[in-house]
Amino acid sequence: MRYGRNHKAETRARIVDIAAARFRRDGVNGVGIQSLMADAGLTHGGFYAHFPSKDHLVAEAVRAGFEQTAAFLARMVAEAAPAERFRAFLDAYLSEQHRAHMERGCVGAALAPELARMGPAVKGSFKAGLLRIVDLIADILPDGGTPDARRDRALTIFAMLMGAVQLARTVDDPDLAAAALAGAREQAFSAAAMPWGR
Amino acid sequence: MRYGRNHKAETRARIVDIAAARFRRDGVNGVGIQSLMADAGLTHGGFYAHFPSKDHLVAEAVRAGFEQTAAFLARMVAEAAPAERFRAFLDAYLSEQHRAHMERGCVGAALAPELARMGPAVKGSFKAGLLRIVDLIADILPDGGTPDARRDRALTIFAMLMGAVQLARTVDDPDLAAAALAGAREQAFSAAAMPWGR
DNA sequence: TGTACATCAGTGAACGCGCGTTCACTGATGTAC
DNA sequence: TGTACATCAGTGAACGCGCGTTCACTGATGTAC
Repeated sequence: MRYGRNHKAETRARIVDIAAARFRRDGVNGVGIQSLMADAGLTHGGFYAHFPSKDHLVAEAVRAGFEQTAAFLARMVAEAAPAERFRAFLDAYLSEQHRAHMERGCVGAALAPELARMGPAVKGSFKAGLLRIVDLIADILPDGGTPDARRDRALTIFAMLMGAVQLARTVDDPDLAAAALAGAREQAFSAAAMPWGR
Repeated sequence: MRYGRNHKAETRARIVDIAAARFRRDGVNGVGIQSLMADAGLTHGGFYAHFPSKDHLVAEAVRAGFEQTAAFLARMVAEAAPAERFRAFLDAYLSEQHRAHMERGCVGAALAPELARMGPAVKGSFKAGLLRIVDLIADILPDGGTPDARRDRALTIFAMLMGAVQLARTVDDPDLAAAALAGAREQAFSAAAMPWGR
């Protein structure tokens, strides 16, 4: 073979990584195969040796994007003292850094409505990534509650944070953006501290 | 003149209405001028007699979409007894109807991240529409708190509801979608009932 | 050890198509004389 | 009252461009003999 044993797998992984960033930054519809492959230092024709279609790449990129975010958040949480973990999570997710850098941020906050219009493979990828983040949140919620109740609360907290980051990004008003992030922070603490059960 | 006095204004309003629905359904990038004008029963060339660019239409459509949603929600709220107004609002926003019909639903839930990538005119339109919905929520929150505190809480509740609807639309799993809507409903009640102030 | 061949990641031209935008034109009407 | 003209919403061809996808080809390598 012309290239090393892992060459093709490495190229593929590089395309997925670049796509995960570009899709979040410009939207799935805003990124063409040609421009994507050029970013990877390749020509567009080679794309179909790696993926059967753009949709397949989107599913992979969604998976990869959630993986990056989950790994980053898990690290932030692990570095904090147990009692500070939820706070560390909120600080990371609701940070000005996150608001300002769609391309490295949460896939949900950058792409959710656009992915809602796509096929089942992409949606399946989204669901898996979402549940990963939700599990991460459920693990750092105060003790108590059934696993289902913990997951449901984590899911709602995630919806709130994701929505707040989107609003902060869309308003073009630094004060209102800051209010959206700060408000979500406060309500997330309240929601986490609510007693369990009826 | 060939047409009635209000003919042009009516045609313009029709284009905006159709755009407001199509953009929410297919995404701003997913709708071309040609297809939009065809939906209005016109040819694409006439578009630029009404709008200087597609971006200008997007700003108008965002305004119109929020107007529709605000009017609908205001009606739902007005039809309920005062003590039931917040519940009526949540029932409408978190309904299966809303999840299933992006094209007639909240602009934020359908387009927020895509609008975050657009210019200041669109973002200004978004901010105005957002504040309209937020004011509507602030008005039906339990008494108490400063106007700013009420607005901030309404903003966060809106972020939570918007995020929940987006997640419910994106997961392709009816149970998880229902859990997202139900969880947001529960947490929204808790958030609304929280005591005011420090 | 040297030569012929198979492999295959990547190339780049080409497919049909739709994009946003421009512009010379149409044709039904109201107005001027 | 009848005719010529101005108005202008809408038409449709055309602009250059990028889209997703296909495919015959390149050329450096490993393998077979």
